[in-house]
Amino acid sequence: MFLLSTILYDKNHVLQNNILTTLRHVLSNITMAKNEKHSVKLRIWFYSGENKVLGKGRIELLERIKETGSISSAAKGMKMSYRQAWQMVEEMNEFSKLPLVEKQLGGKSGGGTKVTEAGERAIIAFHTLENKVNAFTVKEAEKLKF
Amino acid sequence: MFLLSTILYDKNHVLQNNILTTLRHVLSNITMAKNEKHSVKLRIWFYSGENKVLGKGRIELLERIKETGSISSAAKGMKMSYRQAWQMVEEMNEFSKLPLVEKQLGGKSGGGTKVTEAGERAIIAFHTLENKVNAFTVKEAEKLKF
DNA sequence: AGACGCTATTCATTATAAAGCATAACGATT
DNA sequence: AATCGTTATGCTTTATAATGAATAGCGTCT
Repeated sequence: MFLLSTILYDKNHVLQNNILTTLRHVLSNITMAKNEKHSVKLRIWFYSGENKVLGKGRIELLERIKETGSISSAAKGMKMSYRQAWQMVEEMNEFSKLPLVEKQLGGKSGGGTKVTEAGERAIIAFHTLENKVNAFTVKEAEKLKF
Repeated sequence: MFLLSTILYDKNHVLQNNILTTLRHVLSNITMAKNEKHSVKLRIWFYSGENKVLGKGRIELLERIKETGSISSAAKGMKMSYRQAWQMVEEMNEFSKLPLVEKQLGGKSGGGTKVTEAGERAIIAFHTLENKVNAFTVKEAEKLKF
């Protein structure tokens, strides 16, 4: 059946897709993906009204800003464009009650960005909540066999 | 102000973005977004190994399939393309231990799709877990003032 | 005053995701 | 065997997100 379809489509290079799709199906049966362990994943975000303030990615960005002292090098470390990193920082700062970073434009070595006290507390709070919720979720998920 | 921007923007489209951005900044100050209530949002997913099985969207799709009896009309109801809905169903079924839906190709009124027992249990399990985790998160988040 | 390198901003390009379209295959029912 | 509306599939187009490049502006420090 799979061979048949391969032959039939031999004209155009739709072929490759078919083979890949077919292969994936075959492999998924061989490796028995159905028997892999089921798990629950979750993500949390801090919001202000309808505006996202912090999520996993932004927290990592904050942490790297704290380490490196600049948005620019934090972005580089995350292999993210400076533009996006800057926008993230802009947004989290705009919607957080207290500023999470303080940016310096110009000055020694061109300026830089540092994480405020509020920013550090936010990092800790995020990790704390994430860990608690994760643990709770795992515990509850085990009760739910279906 | 809205009128002004409308007039200005008429030449090129870029203008609109600038004005909107500006407007958003102005409005965000006026409405004092910083003082909006902070909250935590979360999302959960069921996984099999590294493969997503179910999330909020797929659960809704399942529910609509249950109601309507077909992927096609479920998709329509969610304003989602049939193609995507079909792919979602394909994937959730492939990676779930037990099939969540049974599809019939051809037959009475062209065929259809119905949710299996396992599918129904998954729907309930998902909502149950989501509710519990949500409640827990809200409770824990209130302890964390930062 | 000049250098440094970071923030700030725009614009064009590329990558990724979703939608839309067209059509074949299907099989119970009539 | 003709009908029906659905599943199944590939291809094209559109929409959205992210990247990349290019450059202005800044302010401390030497």
